[in-house]
Amino acid sequence: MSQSRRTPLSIEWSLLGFLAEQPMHGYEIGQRLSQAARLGLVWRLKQSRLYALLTRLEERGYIDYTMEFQDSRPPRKVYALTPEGEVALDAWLHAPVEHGRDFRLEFLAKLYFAQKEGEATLRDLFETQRGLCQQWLAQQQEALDALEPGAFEWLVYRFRLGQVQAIVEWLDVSEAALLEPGAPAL
Amino acid sequence: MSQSRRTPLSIEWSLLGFLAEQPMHGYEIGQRLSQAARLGLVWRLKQSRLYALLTRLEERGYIDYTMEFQDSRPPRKVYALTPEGEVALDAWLHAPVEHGRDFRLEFLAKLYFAQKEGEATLRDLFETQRGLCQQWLAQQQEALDALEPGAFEWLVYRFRLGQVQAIVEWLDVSEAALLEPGAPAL
DNA sequence: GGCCGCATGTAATCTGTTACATGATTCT
DNA sequence: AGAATCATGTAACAGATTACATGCGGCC
Repeated sequence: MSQSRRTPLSIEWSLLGFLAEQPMHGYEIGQRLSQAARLGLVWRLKQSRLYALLTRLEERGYIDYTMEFQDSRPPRKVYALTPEGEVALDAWLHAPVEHGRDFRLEFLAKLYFAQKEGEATLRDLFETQRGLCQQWLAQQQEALDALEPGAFEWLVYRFRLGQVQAIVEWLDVSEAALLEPGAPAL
Repeated sequence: MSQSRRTPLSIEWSLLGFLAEQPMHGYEIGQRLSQAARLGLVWRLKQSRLYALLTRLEERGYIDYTMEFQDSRPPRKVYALTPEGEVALDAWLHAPVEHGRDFRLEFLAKLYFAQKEGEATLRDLFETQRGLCQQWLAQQQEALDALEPGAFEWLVYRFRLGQVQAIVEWLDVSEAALLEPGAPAL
């Protein structure tokens, strides 16, 4: 009932992504993150924070849980996506990352889960993201052209431009690698 | 007296850098940041936060102030670096940025102030930073070589590699632009 | 006996963001 | 009269980090 309206952080989306694969309890999510390198390479998450995020997601109505009692072990809260959670996750998976500073964490997460959704989602994600990056490039370039070389602002924009160019090249190579026939499953 | 031991954030170093040029009161720093684009392009800082940062720097012993009374205006706190503050700022100016994720904000700040210190400081900064970046490159490359193309981890490392490569290229061009004879003052 | 694994958290602290407060003067 | 400028902040809240709490069972 204590709804907060802010949109979830990328790490919260990843938790939703995990639960979309199958319902799980918190401890198990923690295990998977730290053991199977994969996503754990992109974030590491302390136990206490993990539980805090799960409660927040539940308060926001994206997930709910059923208690699973065991003998001689503490009971588990097995979380699963609600319909709202599914809708939200799907929307997130099809939306590009809006800010360069979030790209690394967020796009890699989207990629990870989009790939499980199938080739169409993956293509779609690359497509829209590339479009947005082209826009960034054009903006930076325009800002650059208005400045004289060597000025401080010129250095700043050139830096951003370089980073975005590297992102675009990475997108191209990555898409090719993932969509070529016989690409390995992530 | 309520000393906190954490090392200052890059934005706090910039405040120290400002005060190294000349003693100033908080409002004036705010004016300079928002008016003269320059550094304001890299950070924008709300008034309330600015004042909070100044009090924190004072608590940590990097700056102190003297009151300046005016008639028909509120009194000003004119801040200046303490000897500790000067030493710390100088050390910061000569140290490379340690993590890629901080590079944009922090290196641009260092650059801005190193340039005022003179050509030697500037050269030194580029030199050590480039060395560290080369190390990053080698590490990413090594991690990459151990993985098979297309794996998720491979995508992650290739991303980082691309970003660092772009940084290195930017460093080269920037150094050339700033150190060539007749380079504009920042 | 002591530590590790299981499974859940709470509490304290720090940092950052947003909004609001004050009160005189000068500009429109 | 109302707004902007000058110059300082405080208060409330959201977020992340760190440390600590609990309690049982199995392993060495």
